[in-house]
Amino acid sequence: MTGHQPDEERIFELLQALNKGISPKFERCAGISPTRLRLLHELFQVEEISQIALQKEIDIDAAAITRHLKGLEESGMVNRRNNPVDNRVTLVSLTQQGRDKVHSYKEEKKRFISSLLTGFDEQDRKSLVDKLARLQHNINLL
Amino acid sequence: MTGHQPDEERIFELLQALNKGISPKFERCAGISPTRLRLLHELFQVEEISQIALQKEIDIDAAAITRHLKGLEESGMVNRRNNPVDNRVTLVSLTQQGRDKVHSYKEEKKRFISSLLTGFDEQDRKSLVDKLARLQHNINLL
DNA sequence: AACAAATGGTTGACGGGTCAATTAAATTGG
DNA sequence: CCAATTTAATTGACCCGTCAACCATTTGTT
Repeated sequence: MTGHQPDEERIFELLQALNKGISPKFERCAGISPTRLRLLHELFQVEEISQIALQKEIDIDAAAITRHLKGLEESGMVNRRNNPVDNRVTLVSLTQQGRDKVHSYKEEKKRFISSLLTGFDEQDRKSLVDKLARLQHNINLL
Repeated sequence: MTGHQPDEERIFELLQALNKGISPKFERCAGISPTRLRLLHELFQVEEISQIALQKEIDIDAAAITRHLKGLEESGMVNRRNNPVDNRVTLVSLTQQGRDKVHSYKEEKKRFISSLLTGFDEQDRKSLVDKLARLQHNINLL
């Protein structure tokens, strides 16, 4: 009634290894880090958004948001301005340049994900989504 | 012949989110970071090993190894000495204290992984291992 | 009105990873 | 045998995430 422990360990190791593999490769392929692309993607959809809302959407630390946006502003991808009706919040939006670049980034991302999933048919993907979602759910209970 | 893109994106997002969830929770539960525990676990099995061999086993940067082992040495978990037959290499081993602690760490890890996989039966685990391994394989081709 | 609490953002320090440059020791080859 | 190369380890600089402390502003209470 045992022999299941090895599989469990294996899953844990694979998840760790996968993590370590995906982010750097993605960044090399797409030319941007996954997190930054998620920021840009969100901005792409909403036109203008407060940092705090962005932070909650992306689910990342406030400090990290500040630094990413500072960087993105310096590289001309993003604009920031104070919300006139509440001077605590800063509103963020894509520049035209940022808006343009997001397109190519998204293309790269699509390509990357496709090659990540080469050999996976519809059923494989559904099954994987299901299991990953269950893992996610279990984690949140801890 | 489309509609598969959403699943692919979802898988990518889930993997990212999972990563972000697992490591901190693990550390909180087990009292040690996953990487450090992997180091200790390896040392536990081999009695004594060179840093370079350890590094290849764990698949991590040499700089990171140096710093982890420095830390573990300071906290009394690990011994290091020069290899008398080749003064370039440093040999690493668990102290008795380290050896003792590994036991409890491994228990915690087992518990953690089990709760991570609650609701997964034999078949689910096999299927998940299979798919994660295929992802891993695909990544390595990039 | 004034003081207390909550909110949004920034900064500094830290852990964990990478890469690039450096050092010391060993190995190789002319 | 000595010079060139390779190898193991270390260090510094950087990216990315966290948390904790702090500041400014707004909101709520009395």
